[in-house]
Amino acid sequence: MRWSKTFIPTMKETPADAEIPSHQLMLRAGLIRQVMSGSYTYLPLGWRAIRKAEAIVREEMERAGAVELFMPALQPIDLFERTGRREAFGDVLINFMVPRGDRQVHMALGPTHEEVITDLVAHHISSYRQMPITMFQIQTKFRNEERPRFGVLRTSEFIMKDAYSFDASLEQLDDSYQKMYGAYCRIFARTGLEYLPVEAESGAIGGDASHEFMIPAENGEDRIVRCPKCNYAANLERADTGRRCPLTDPRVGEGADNDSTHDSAATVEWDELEQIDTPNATSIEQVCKMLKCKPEEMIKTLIYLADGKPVAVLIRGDREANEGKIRRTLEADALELADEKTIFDVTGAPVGFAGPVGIDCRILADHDIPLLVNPISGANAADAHNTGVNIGRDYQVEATYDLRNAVAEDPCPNCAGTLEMVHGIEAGHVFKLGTKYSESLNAYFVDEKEKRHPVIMGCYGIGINRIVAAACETSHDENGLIWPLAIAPYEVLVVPLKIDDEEVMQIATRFYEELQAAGVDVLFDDRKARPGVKFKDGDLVGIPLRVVIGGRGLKEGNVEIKWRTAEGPDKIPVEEGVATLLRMLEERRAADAENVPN
RNA sequence: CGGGACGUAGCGCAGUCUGGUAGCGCACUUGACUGGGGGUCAAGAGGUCGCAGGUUCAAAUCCUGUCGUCCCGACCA
Repeated sequence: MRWSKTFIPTMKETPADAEIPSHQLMLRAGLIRQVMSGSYTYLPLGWRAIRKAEAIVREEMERAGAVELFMPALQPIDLFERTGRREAFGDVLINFMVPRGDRQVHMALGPTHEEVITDLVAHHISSYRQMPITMFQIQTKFRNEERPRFGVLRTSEFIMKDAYSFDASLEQLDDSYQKMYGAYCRIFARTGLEYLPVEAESGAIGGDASHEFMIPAENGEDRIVRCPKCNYAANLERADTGRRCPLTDPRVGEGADNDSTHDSAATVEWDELEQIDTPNATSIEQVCKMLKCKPEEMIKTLIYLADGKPVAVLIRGDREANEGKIRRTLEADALELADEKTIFDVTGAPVGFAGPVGIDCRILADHDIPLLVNPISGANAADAHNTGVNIGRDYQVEATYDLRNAVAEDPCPNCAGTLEMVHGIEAGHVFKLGTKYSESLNAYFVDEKEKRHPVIMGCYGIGINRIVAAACETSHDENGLIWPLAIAPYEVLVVPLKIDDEEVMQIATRFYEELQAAGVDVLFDDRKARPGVKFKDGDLVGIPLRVVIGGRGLKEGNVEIKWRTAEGPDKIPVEEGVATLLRMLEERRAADAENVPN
């Protein structure tokens, strides 16, 4: 492609609305333009990158045995009502009425396609002999994001690959899942991105049924913990910690309290339990300010309703409660924060003054709690807190549990290592769905004994936009983007420095044409512009390999070849130029392929 | 949905407090010079100051409302 014939609106300055590197650079390099909050136009360069990523995904899906189909964005609301997801999605589901003759048709823009495909399967798969089968689609999906942000990373309209597996047994499902998991590893490896498969919260299905594929990035919305020693990695919602109950563990304090602010409980004097006035201080922050203490010296007492029954959950003041862990510990189906009335009934105080001492409900304490010495908690009385609240004396618990989000420095649940926390961009998710959709949409099959069962499903998504955005987010320098070869919009940039010099132009055109003929994606900067402008733009858009043809080099019979990431160019005789470029590309591709698992 | 910030030329911004002819840099057009890391000079074009209403002799500027965008939080198969 000739630069002068395509549309690459680069920008010297950073638009004020863009905050994170990927957003700024995608705008500056002319990849995207915003249309409104949460929706973007992909310009020619950005779209090429999307299509490259898409092609890799498609190839790997097919390699894993999945077959492609295409489903409509417009879907009848009825399908979502049957699966209960109209309510579950709430406002996220974009839906509207459309007049058709004298009636109104209620439809939704597909936020994903489980309903449509399950309905399809319900009609056409009726025997175990028709399975296993995995089908996939690469399409635009719509979700009314409450708050679109980070440029193209969180938008209301996005391109997604979704695959759905249909199996007749759990063993088949495991196999389908593993094939997809393997395909995902190959996909992310091929895109040239660093990636991390992590255990993810799988909701009501439980077990090891869900993995997210994360691209580690400082600005990622998700938090992940991982252990550098073993391969343990998990989404923060899911991550276990290797902490033990200090009440039952003979090694009290050991390994469980990495935060050397406190000594082991056994060696420290307990203060008297005392009640002090804290008017209007209902939050940890306010109490700390008033009493000049730190959040880690406090007990946060959260009152939950677990299947309708109140429970007090004790968490160290500076930590975050993990509702999934609490729910599983209680073996409850539903867990929600209690309402004001329940809190008053249980504590005898308004919201904000709950504490363990004298509370009238079950108490569930996190492992951190017994390690606190003389902590502060609510006093179960309006405008008052207790100091010197010590477990075993002032209140009792039979055991402690892992109830909070993991945090850097927590012990690894798998080995003797220590967890570290990284941020990541969720680019893919593999998920064992089970029979939720097949049951509600009546997708049943008969087995060899003529018994009817719901089809067992799995679903497997990849955000195509996010692959591209994550590449931009994680691969750039002060001059601009640095594309991995595999998803770069163009592989080679041919730069004639002076387009009205006949010799320069003739050689450059020859490079362009010969590279194209060899199947290389090449961008030809034929613009009448000063060399500085071409160099700056070239670096900004980040094409991996650049060849410069200019009067200075030609005088010595050379062209200059440089990887985007290289310090300076290599001078190569004109006649060997094209062959050298082809060889360099080949070597790079081979090296990249080394990293792709089988 | 709660909190905060901002809407002035394609982009980045000044002007708003203290009302009085709408500005600067980059980009754009034309010409000359220049020609290996975003050039120089000259001449130009481009703006309902987000929108609506109000106050005033007079509103980008003050008041009210509204729309939009961004950030933090809540939410997120």
